[in-house]
Amino acid sequence: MSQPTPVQKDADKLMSRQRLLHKGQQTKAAIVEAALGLATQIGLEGLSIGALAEVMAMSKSGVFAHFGSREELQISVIREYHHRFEQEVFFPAMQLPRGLPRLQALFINWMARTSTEIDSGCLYISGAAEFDDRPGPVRDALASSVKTWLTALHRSVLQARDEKHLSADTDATQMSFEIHGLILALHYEARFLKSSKSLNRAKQGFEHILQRYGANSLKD
Amino acid sequence: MSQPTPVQKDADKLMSRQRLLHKGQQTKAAIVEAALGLATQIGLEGLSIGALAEVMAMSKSGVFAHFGSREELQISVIREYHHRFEQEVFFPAMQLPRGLPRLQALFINWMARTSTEIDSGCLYISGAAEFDDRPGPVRDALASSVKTWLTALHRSVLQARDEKHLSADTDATQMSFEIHGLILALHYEARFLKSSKSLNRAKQGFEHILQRYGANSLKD
DNA sequence: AATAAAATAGCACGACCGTTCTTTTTTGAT
DNA sequence: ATCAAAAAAGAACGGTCGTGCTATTTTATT
Repeated sequence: MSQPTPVQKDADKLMSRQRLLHKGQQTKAAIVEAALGLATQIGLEGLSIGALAEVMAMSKSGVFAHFGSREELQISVIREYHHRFEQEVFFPAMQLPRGLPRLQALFINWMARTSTEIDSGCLYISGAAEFDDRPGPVRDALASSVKTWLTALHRSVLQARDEKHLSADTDATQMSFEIHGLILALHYEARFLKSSKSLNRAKQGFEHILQRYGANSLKD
Repeated sequence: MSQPTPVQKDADKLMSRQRLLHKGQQTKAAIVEAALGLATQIGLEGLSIGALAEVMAMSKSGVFAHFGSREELQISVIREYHHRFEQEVFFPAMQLPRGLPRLQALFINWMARTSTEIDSGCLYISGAAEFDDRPGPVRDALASSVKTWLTALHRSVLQARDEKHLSADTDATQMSFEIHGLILALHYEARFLKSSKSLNRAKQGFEHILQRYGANSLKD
């Protein structure tokens, strides 16, 4: 019992390898971070291994070896963005009580990522335009991430209705659609048209939606 | 007076040249049409002269000579899209009486171009994502076209208010922003997420906006 | 039919692309 | 310190890109 069997020793060695030979994973993480920065500026399609290697001060093949293909690199970038989106938009909002407070926090956090306040644009929005007519694993990964997020938003609307913060006949899918539209308009007018007032437009639009769906005052 | 001066004759010859040596302009128009088809599928950035030449069954240099640069080709595509947008969205709506009928027609025609009912996507939307961080003449041409259209939409809202079809305190810019959001959500959810119900979502969202801004019934 | 101009083709260029191989360097455990 | 494995570099590949140059063909006029 105290003596590890040879098999166990081998297994331990293997686990140790996975955890301790981590130099590669560190640089891979650094590469993905740099790649995410490039992708949010010039798009997932514009992301090239050569440019990425230059940013990282590495050789092209050195970068390439971590992923095995460009598609896998793009998917890694999407996964990383998904993770950050969770950290910066989703989880903080989950700290707030269910219902209207949480829904409002989701919207506000999402706006922050979308407006020009943040340097990098929203990959979920720019990526959709690039891949809406381009099937494949990259598109699938992107769509899967987006759906996860939109589902979370939808669920939050349902909860707000259950908490009686919204009127009982609220069509949650319709309301989510309209909220989504506000974010997209904000992204479009702020990032492309460089309109400075769009953040307030989005906020006011959200107020309008809340009124329409019979939101109680938050101070009740 | 009856005798044309040599200078006039030269001028006539020149004008004649411009009008009658039109074979080039015909094929140029055909190239732009094909390019527009490619651009709405794979994006303005993805548009390549080689692929375009293959579609046209021409040589690369033959295609290239009509434009002198890739940028000029992209700008020609944008101009062509602008023209078609006018023909299919703007002008038909202008046939209707000012106010709500015209505004509603603008929205409906715009939806048609945006939904999956039409094969090619909206260049104003896909292009914005591609060029929101890429300054230059292409971006300028795109932004200029978009602003022209959004201004027309805004004007139409103003007219509806003047016609007392909307309440007097209507914030036209805010209302345009919210309408724009509906179109963008439709484009996103229909073209990227392949959601079949989005057209109805957009229509219902428009109804909500009309109600909010105190629209009179159309049958008054 | 002759002619000048316009339109198109052909070819080559340098640059960058993703990817594959082989070789060198670095790493981490013994 | 040794040594095997992992990580990175290097070089080359076929391909496509936009673009410039020089023929060749087509066009529209005389």
